[in-house]
Amino acid sequence: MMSDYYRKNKGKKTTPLPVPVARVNLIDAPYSLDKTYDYYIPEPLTESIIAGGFVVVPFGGGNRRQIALVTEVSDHTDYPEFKIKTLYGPVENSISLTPEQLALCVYLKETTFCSIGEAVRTVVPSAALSSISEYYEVAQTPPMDSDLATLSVYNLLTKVGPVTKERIQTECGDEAYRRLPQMVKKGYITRQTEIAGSAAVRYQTFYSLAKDTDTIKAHLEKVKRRGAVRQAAVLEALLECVDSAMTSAEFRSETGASASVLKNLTEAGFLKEEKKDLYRDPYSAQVPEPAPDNNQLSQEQQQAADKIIALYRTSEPKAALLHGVTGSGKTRVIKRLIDEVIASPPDENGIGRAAIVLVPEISLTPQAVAFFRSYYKDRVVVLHSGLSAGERYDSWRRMSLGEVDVCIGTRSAVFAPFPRIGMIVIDEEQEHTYKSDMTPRYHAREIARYRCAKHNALMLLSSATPSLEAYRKAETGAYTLVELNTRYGGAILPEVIIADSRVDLRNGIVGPVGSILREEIEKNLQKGEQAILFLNRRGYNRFLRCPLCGEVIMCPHCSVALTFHSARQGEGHLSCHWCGYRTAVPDKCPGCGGEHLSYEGYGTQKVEEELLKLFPSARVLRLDADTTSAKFSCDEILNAFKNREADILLGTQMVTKGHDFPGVTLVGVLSADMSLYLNDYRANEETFALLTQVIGRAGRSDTPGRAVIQTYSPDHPVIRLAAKQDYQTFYKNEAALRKTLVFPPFCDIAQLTLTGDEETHLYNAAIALNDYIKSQLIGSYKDVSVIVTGPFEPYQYKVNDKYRLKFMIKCGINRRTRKFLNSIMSMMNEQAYKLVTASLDINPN
DNA sequence: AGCACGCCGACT
DNA sequence: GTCGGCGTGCTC
Repeated sequence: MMSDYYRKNKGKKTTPLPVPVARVNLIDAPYSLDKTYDYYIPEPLTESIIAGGFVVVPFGGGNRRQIALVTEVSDHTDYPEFKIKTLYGPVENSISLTPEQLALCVYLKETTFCSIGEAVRTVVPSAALSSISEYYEVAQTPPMDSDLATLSVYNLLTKVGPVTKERIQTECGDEAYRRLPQMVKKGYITRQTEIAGSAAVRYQTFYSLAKDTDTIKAHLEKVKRRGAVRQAAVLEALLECVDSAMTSAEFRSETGASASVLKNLTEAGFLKEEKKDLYRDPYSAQVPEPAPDNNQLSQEQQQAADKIIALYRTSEPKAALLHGVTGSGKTRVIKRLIDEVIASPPDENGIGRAAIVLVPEISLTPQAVAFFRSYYKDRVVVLHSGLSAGERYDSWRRMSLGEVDVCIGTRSAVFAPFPRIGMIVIDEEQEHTYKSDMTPRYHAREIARYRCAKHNALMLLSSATPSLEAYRKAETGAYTLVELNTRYGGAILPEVIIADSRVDLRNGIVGPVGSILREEIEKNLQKGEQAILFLNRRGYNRFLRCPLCGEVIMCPHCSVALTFHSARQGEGHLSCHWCGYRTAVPDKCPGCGGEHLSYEGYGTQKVEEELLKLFPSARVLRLDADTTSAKFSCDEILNAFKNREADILLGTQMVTKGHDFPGVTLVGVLSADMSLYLNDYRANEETFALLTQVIGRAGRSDTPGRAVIQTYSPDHPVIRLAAKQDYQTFYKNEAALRKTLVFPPFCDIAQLTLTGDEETHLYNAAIALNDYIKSQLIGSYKDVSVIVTGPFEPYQYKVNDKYRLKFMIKCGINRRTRKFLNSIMSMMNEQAYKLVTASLDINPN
């Protein structure tokens, strides 16, 4: 046996062979298999196999054909000759990664602990990648007396031709599926593999809703009751979908629904199929381009622009933080900088420098695109996950070829494949959406920093309320700080009224709209002026408060509120999302002994009802995930409000961004506490950012505005400081707090999650891992200083019949700690823990 | 992950 | 005897 031979000779030194070898990583390999493998390059191909290219290799005992990425071409290998196989050849008609993209993939793997395949899929659009498909074909007729399974497979194959094994499983049953290898062995059928070409997608079938929203929602309820999980997921996905149409591939990845689910729904008349042209421009007709003005800058804006331009002209990797109060015209400064970037002289190949502008969410791209297109016309492309595979690939190719020079997009656009980047702008830099919550769990800021270093480009972070991470970098001099302190056009900040909800409570006024806010809304309605009411989305989280002293029940070990969970069976309990602490619901307030603890937290719908009760004559528009299901209805609602078709706009996050409403003179925050007592060390930061933005919504025009903030903690410094828009003091306080409690930016948090199907295995693995970590920290990794908490059961302890346990590892991320974390990952990949998988998330949201 | 190999019980 | 189930180990 080969492996026996290898075991026997393992100790002996092997002579490296002077032969061309391709060092590759498999594209479809699980993390535990994502290592480099060496393959001989056959003689005639020595010229055509290059690093960054994709090849087909034989892999494993059965020499299965696998697609692999060549990471290096070498003239020797350290492996014994008998172990090495010869690669089959390059993937035909395939793209190659540029050296930068290849390096980016390796960087992603090292920093986010993903596989190379996962990295490749984020750096390159899926339409550009080839994949291996497997199918079965008839070979020879089995004898008539063969078993039923064999005959049914044979019949299927003769009837419909080549078929995938999944289809055999659904049509012929598990028994037949299990016995496929046997049938192949007997020679009745053959297994074929085919490399599905890349970029062959010209047309794609899109599915969209065939009935109106209400009918669909009614059906959704029915489907849910019936327990048809996949159908429900498909309908929900479509209701939430930005352009209300999705491809079957998107359904599969987002909901796990197979084609048959789609077929059923289509036949039942709830979905319709539609073939769409791939290369449409998703934004051509959507938002009218504003007339380009001359982008006249104020003196302050000009100075800011000059300072950043000077930085850009050094042609060295630089980073700047543009901190401008709400309404200070940061976009104009950015526009001025893009002018500078695209006017840079082209290189020897005639390729100029390009700019990438990132925005926090898809719904903000249409306006941004319209704004920049008004200046740069068709030299602007869009890139975000709401595009179809073809659209994405089209944008991507145009950028690769250097045909365009501005890219607007969400997080994933940070990978825009421009051959020469001049600047990467991250707008609203503090937004959590810049951190990916799927593997690879990267942060766009880190990728931007890496790419700017490679391109000698400028990274520009822009925000009214910078993240603590960014501002600290600015403070320590790593980023150049550029500030805009005056609101554009002389607009003044609104008068901020902090409404103490405890007073209402004592006077028996209950409900989401308190007495002060009621009065102010009344005034507005009388004057015919508009109002925006803001409700934090996370208000659905329920926590306990004592109405007597106003105290929220906190975790005894953390500075966060405990969240109420109603268990499916039995009593509810309180738990801390942060450390995993759990306790029964107390019957008295632990602070003052008050006996009537109240549950806090309500949704937009309830508030809408309340508003209609309080102000029967008011026209109310609601903007949240429920009302923005159909295509562009978010824009429709906002436009209707802008055209004064309603008096009150009630909504979630969405109302805080973009869009100017000249008619709005009142802004109300229904409960500032909801985000304040969020189970997260970033609660203060998020609350401050949120309030600052909301307040900035009022009083943009010449009419002075008012902002009412309802809170149970009227003296909370975060609320006070947000009311004054005093970022500096907020930063100083918060930074001091984080420093003493050891939280980012003063450390990094590596969140390690163990997932398994069985609780016993999971717990055993967690215990073993805990021991391993402890032993390493007094052994080989004695030098790394970390704070480890865990294992604990997270809120989502059981999801989809899988259990998970978490560890929190506070550390400073550097080469050494990454190595330590890596050793943890490889320890978990050992044979003994096969039933448990580990994943790491650095600085999770 | 997938697959081969090898050892065990149940059956023509 | 042989088929097929499942535990174990390996993939350049």
